[in-house]
Amino acid sequence: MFFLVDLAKIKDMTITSRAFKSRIEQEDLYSIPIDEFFKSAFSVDCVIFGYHEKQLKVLLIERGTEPFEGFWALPGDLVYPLEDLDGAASRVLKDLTSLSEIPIKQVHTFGRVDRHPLGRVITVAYIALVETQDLKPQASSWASATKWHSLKRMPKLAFDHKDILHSALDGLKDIVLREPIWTKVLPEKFTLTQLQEFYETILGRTFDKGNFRKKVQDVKYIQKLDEMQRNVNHRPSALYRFDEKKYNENSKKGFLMDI
Amino acid sequence: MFFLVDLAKIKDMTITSRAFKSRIEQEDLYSIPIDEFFKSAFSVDCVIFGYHEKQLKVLLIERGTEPFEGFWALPGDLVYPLEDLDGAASRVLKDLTSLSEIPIKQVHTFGRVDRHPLGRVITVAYIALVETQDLKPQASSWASATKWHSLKRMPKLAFDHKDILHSALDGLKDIVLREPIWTKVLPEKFTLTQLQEFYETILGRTFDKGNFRKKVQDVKYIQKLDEMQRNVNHRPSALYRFDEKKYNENSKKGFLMDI
DNA sequence: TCAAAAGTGTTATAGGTACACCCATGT
DNA sequence: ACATGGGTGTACCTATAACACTTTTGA
Repeated sequence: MFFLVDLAKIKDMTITSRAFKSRIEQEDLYSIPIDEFFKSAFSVDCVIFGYHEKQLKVLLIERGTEPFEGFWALPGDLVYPLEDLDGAASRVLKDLTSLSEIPIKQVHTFGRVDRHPLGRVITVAYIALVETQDLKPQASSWASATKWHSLKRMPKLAFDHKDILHSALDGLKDIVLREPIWTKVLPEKFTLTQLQEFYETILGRTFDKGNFRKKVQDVKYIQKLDEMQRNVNHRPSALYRFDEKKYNENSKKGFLMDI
Repeated sequence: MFFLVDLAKIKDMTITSRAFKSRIEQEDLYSIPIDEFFKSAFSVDCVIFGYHEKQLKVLLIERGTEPFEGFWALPGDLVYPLEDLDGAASRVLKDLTSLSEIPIKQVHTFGRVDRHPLGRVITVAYIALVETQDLKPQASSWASATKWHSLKRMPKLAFDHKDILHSALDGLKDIVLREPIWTKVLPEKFTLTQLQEFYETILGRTFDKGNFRKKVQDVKYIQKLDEMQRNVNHRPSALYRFDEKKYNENSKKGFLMDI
């Protein structure tokens, strides 16, 4: 089966490329295998981190189609013609998790020539962070299964998704120090221990309790409430909340957490 | 003029995309405008920063072809079929500056649907830093002119290159704090004042001389030589050099400059 | 002798680190 | 009463910032 392409449009498309332009002008364009021009595409891949009670996980799908059928992989999709990159990543996320309004962040673009066995596909990696429990496992047409995976003991991943995951983890550590993204995974009212555990889990180190609390006292947008934990078999903790208004005021001045 | 495309290959190419797959299976593929599939490409754009004596500049080209003919723009090109992204950026750099072995760094990928007037083109932005003087202005087939531009008073740029430039500048500031990239722009033997001026220029702030020098003393890979400046009409400065061996030892332990 | 930049020293303050210890609750 | 985690205080040390001062060269 074949399809017709308007050559004038190819010219338009490639006129900014020196090499392509000269080939169109100087060589016999018709003899160039069409693959060389067109067997390429771009996609987004989402590294969806899930946090719940000191556990950091990644959402993987089991691929239901070739290539890499049966392998675990990061959820992703080709970018639609009329869709921004961020939009494509949001869509993948929404389709898979039925959660919208999740902030995403671009981290890196992967473009090794041989990274996709069926053609030239470059992929833009995004990260997101959600509460592991918020996710209602979603039936999806691309995936035969969907599962949270612990970061230790990862299965063999499809494509170059292992590299992407590594890069995403670095990106997450970066972001954690610059933005209060724990607002997405901690309950509305949380304890300082919960906050500390969040940082410890993501950054892979521990903090001194007293020093951590001293630091938090200086952070204007972490507001202490007149409320306590209940029904815990230890001294109840004071509850805190994120004060978005104060955060927006301070963040304009380049404020960051800085533990 | 028209061109033939093997539909089987389109199927291969798009089989990982849920939406595309369902369109192929359920809709009449032949009625889908070919543009929607194929009028897309990816490119790299290089933000080449030049440093020389407290001056930070960017290398821009004047576009010799439509679109944006006559506008200043970042040098860039479509990625060739058998070329990695990093390779494409290196090639653009080498073609333009005839300098090879320049380290580059990917910063961000831009993919707004309407960012290119002739089609869907996403572009991966790279940054590089060179000594302004090292560059021999290079005749190029894509550019009618090439010029170093100061960062203040930028001309109107083609495409979304203004956004790319902003993002690249942020990326440069990041890198400066993590890696000793001044090795690329300072002379083999340099003075501490030159080093301080470098940081001041890139970061847009000043440092106290005494404190800066105290910091540098702790940095193992900045080695003081038994050599002095000559023929300067002030007290001659001691010369220093970058000790690559010591740097490699220390950087493994996550060492960074940290002013 | 002067200008210009190199280079050193001092001091006050802030912040990090490592502890020790007391407190409130359910069982 | 005791286990469990909440919460506070202190003492030491190091980093930072601001500033003043001395030194060495060419003109």
